[in-house]
Amino acid sequence: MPQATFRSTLRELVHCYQAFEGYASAHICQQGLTISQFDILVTLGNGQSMTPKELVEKTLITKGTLTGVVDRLQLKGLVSRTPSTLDGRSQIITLTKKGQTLFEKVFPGHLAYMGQAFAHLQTKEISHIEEVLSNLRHAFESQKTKGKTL
Amino acid sequence: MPQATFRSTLRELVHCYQAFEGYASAHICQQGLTISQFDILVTLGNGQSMTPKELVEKTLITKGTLTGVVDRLQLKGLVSRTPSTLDGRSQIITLTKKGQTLFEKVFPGHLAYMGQAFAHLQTKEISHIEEVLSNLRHAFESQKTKGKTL
DNA sequence: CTATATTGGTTCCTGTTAGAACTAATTATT
DNA sequence: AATAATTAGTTCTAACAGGAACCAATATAG
Repeated sequence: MPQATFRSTLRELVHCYQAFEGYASAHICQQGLTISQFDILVTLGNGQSMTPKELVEKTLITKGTLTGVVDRLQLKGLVSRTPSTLDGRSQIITLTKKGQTLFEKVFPGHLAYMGQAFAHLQTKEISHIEEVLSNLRHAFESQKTKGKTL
Repeated sequence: MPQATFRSTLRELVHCYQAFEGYASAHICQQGLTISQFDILVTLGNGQSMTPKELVEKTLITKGTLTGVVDRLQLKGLVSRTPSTLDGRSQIITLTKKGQTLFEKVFPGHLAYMGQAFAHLQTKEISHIEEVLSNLRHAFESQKTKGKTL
């Protein structure tokens, strides 16, 4: 294993992610939302109703956590829960008018804000970054399935 | 702003990071440690004593959180706290013999485990990934300092 | 040298995370 | 149809995360 390099690469991945999180959350928290809450708001944006199950699939939030996040959004009056008529276990989560308004107010600005960080990059470069990240991700994922060895 | 691409790139960054976390923690948690605890263990590895302040600087753990993490490591008998003779406010955290032994047992294996994920990559490719990540990080960091505008 | 400001750690609060156990509803099996 | 196996959401626990308030000790300023 001649690549002593990968340790600093991992460090860089962590730092890069943290920089992203810091950058994004600085903007999001100004609106009185947490990242998770914002994640839900955006996922439900434009009148998309969905069940908690679907929200779990589309966001990075796990089952058990979602309940609490939705609770707090409901407390703020941004989403509503409606029991599903098709499935008695299930429910449908929708942005309230207030939630929809907030989404419309906040989302375009957030996109523009995030875009600023990429302003000096060419489309081609951005795609290249994505490709590199994708490869690295697959390196972890493919290894994980194999590796019970160590 | 013609780069509609950056949104999927950001998603990929998040996914890549999550894949890394999942991969790493699968291994770490087997040893009965959390990521944060492991982070401290490794930072203190090889008999490096340091104050909480230094630990905060060298790890990704914040002040308020560190107290609890060290508490739990202390409960497990892996680290010890000694009041500093130089500064009455300060203390020195060191691996106990047990902690040192655990470090020696776990760390090389962890390195090898992480290295597996990079096994099929050339040193050159790994460096390239690092460079790309570094650039992306700087994109966020340099923007953050400027941007009070939006 | 005393009043003030800063610093190192802890504590507290709110929110998130992962995972396990649990409940109620729904499918699948026989 | 009656029993068994899944599934959807909630609840619980242990651990973190970030940030504010806090206390004691040290350093700074007048």
